[in-house]
Amino acid sequence: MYALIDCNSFYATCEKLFRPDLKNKPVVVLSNNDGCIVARSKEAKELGIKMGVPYFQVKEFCKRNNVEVFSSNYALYADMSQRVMSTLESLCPTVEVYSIDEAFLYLADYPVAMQNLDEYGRKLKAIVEKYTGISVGVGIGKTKTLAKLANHAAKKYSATKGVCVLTNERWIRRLMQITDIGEVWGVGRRYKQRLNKLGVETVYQLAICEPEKIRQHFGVVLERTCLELNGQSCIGIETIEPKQQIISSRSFSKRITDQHELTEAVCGHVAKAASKLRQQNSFCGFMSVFATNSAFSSSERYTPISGQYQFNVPTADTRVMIGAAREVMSKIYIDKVRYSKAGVMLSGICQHDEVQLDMFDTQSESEGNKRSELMALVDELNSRFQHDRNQQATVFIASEGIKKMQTWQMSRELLSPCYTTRINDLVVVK
DNA sequence: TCTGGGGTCCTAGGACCC
DNA sequence: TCTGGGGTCCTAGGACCC
Repeated sequence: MYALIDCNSFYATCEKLFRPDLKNKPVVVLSNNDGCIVARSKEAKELGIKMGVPYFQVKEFCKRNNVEVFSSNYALYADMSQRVMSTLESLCPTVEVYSIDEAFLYLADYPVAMQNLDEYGRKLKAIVEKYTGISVGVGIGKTKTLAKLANHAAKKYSATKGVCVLTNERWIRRLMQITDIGEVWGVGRRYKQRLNKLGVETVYQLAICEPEKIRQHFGVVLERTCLELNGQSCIGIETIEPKQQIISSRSFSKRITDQHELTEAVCGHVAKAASKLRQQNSFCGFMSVFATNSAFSSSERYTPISGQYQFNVPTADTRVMIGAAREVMSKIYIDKVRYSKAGVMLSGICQHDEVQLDMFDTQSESEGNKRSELMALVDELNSRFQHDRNQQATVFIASEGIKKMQTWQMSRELLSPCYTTRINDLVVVK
């Protein structure tokens, strides 16, 4: 038995938390560079604002309807998320944090929950809301896919009061019959289209399909979904594994047409990715550097550039990685392209004890230790003295450039204060 | 003018090995 | 001249998730 707890309109709810004046008002949150709408409060959804639309298309509409608009404030969301998750951890021994605003709980071997699932679900909801101010929906089912389905019902049907437990076979069947196939966890746009073509429109129609047939047509992933809908658990609680791939990339607030500027942007991403790499105590063997102009322009040809670098010995040293990135950039750079985005991807990731040494490497062990000590010190300094307003770290490599002089840096014109993570942004009650 | 960013898993096909 | 059968590893691409 699994529970799925999902925060309601998470980013928008976070923005409302410290702004009581926004109660019952429509609020939307934008993606990086104030590009698209990525979160909407209940009121904003009721106005008909769609998820994922470019902001410039609805800017006027928002103004006319007094919609409060925010840039995304990840420092705030990440901190609030942590509070929600630790509250859940105090209420259940097995918690899998699935995303910034969702968590699965495994209930089967937790008698406190199993005794009365509905009561437990309501307790989860009430306590999280009381401790954090974030409202959540709770779905409980025999498998993760059913818990997801229950969660969807808890949000959609007000009669559930935000908590839906799927144990009654007749209810499950009824809910499946009135729910569109596209709502199922694991069925995306493509699968929905293909399923519709075969006459499968509702969740129930997928649930009664022969799993073997689904496997032949769609593969094992959708077969598992089908089995899960029938109560056979195929997807368990996952433990936190080190990432096998680390990406850092971002669009620029304005186009870059200069090799030096583009290289600075890439070096900034290398530094960020390298620090994530060290956070999970890993080393990387491959690095891929990429940049591109806009894919949406009709007047320019879409020109993605990319290049790879293989390290002789897996590394986590920012200096080595930036050196490699600069080398790759100088090889792949194409002139006269109006670049709109760049980034870096690390792969071939291994743990400390798995590093394959280079037979011809002249670096001694003590040199290697010095390297990691230096990087640890950089990380320590940067975590103790948090980024400034321009996102500049305290200690950085010169190739990254001075952020406040970089006109292409992400724009966040509608940024709210970091209420919970910056001392100067604390709310003052007079 | 302005369109996010970061992940996972699975499969097919080619290169290569014995 | 004839050229099997079984396996691994890697990569690219396609699907999905939030």
